[in-house]
Amino acid sequence: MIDPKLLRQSTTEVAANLARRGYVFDAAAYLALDEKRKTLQVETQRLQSERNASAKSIGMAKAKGEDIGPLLAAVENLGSELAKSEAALQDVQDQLVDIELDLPNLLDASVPDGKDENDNVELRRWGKETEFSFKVRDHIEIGESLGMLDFDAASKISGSRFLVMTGALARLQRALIQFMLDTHTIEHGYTETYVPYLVHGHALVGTGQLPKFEEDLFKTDGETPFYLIPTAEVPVTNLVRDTMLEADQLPQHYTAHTPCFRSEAGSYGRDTRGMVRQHQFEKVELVHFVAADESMEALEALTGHAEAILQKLELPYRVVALCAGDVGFGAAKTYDLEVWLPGQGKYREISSCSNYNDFQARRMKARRRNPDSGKPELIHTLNGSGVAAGRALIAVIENYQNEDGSIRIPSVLQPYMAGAELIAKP
RNA sequence: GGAGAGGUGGCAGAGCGGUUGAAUGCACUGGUCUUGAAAACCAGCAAGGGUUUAUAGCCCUUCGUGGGUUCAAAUCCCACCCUCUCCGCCA
Repeated sequence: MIDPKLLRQSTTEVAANLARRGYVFDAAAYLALDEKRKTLQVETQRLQSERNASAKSIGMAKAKGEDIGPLLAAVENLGSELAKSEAALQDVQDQLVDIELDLPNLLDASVPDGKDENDNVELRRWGKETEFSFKVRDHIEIGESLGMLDFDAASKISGSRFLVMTGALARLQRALIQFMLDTHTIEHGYTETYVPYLVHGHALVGTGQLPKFEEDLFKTDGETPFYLIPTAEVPVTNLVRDTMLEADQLPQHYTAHTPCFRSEAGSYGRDTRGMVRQHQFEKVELVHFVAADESMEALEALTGHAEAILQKLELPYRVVALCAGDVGFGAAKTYDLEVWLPGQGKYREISSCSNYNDFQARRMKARRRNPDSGKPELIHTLNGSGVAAGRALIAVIENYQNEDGSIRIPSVLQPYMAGAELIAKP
């Protein structure tokens, strides 16, 4: 959520910033509605003040044993008048909140201009695109011919966009997850967390998936519905919901492995083949809670931690700064890590690292006490994939393939594979 | 699933229809004392919003959430959410 004060006082600047995303903010309508709110609020508060004063004097009169009849008569109509005014105010305030929850975050000034992913700016590359002396296969071909990847079985059970893995391939994904968690906790100082995979709606409002993107989520149909988490970002970031942190409690760094569930509504026809886009996938997430003036540095650090995983796996990748039109709803700035997939002959997103500044903190009421002023202020939140395990698995399969269809196991993963160096057909 | 208890300020914890935005303690801030620190003592200290040049005043809201009763609700009633204890069931 954007600071409502900023929205009112610098409406033109806000609208201009949002326009960079291609978002049209009807500033005039918002300001008109806010004017209405002001009028109603002043009137409502006047009536409330009147009610409070009369209730107080009735109380005092009664205490003195005076006749309160005339006083009661004087406030006869106040109640209904106040109720009417309060209802009207509530209605306008609800409308304002609806607008505010719908607004994406303001972009950081350093975000490059652009309309869509074609305008993203490549910042750097690491590693050389893997070369092969034979005709490369994609992960589907390799996995299926090994007999360890079975989309037909998955579709019998759950339909499309699911997969079944068996044997060494299933283990390799587990190895990847273990390796990532160990690296982040031991080398990068993160705290490992285990969190719920089912969450209440308010948690998703806090991180920004709701109310706008409900169609992307899976939801249970009980009386109080649960949502399946689309990313560990949701439960982990909500750890600071409604909290007041002391200055010495920041920064905080958390990592968590969770499955992620996404309806992928609106992506029909995209990545229908293979395991690139699934309803269920595994991911290791990184989350930072920092003081407001430290979030840009934290974004660089967090991105570096995700990069370290790809470097240790010796997977070629590039870092891309998302352009204005491609930065996600709640983010102020985002770097994507794109890994080289020989099977597709292109770089594909494997991690997305974002600074949300106070956007989520405002929705969640996550604050710290400023050590200088002693006053509460919103903290900044960041998150990034460190990295997506399913896609990392694809990258390993395709980059480490041999001509005979076997897969070499990256050296950092071998300890997690009981020392094995190769995955071959059993 | 059954029975019970409870959700109050940064934390702990009183209040249980009227002048209570809320006792007290801790934490925090300032001061006295001290060579300095600690202790002791004194003082201050909720958040959000409106009005405003104002971080000055004044006003409003907030005691889990939403509704209701009342001139007046932290206090009474209803529903929901959450937490804890015991019993049952269960990986």
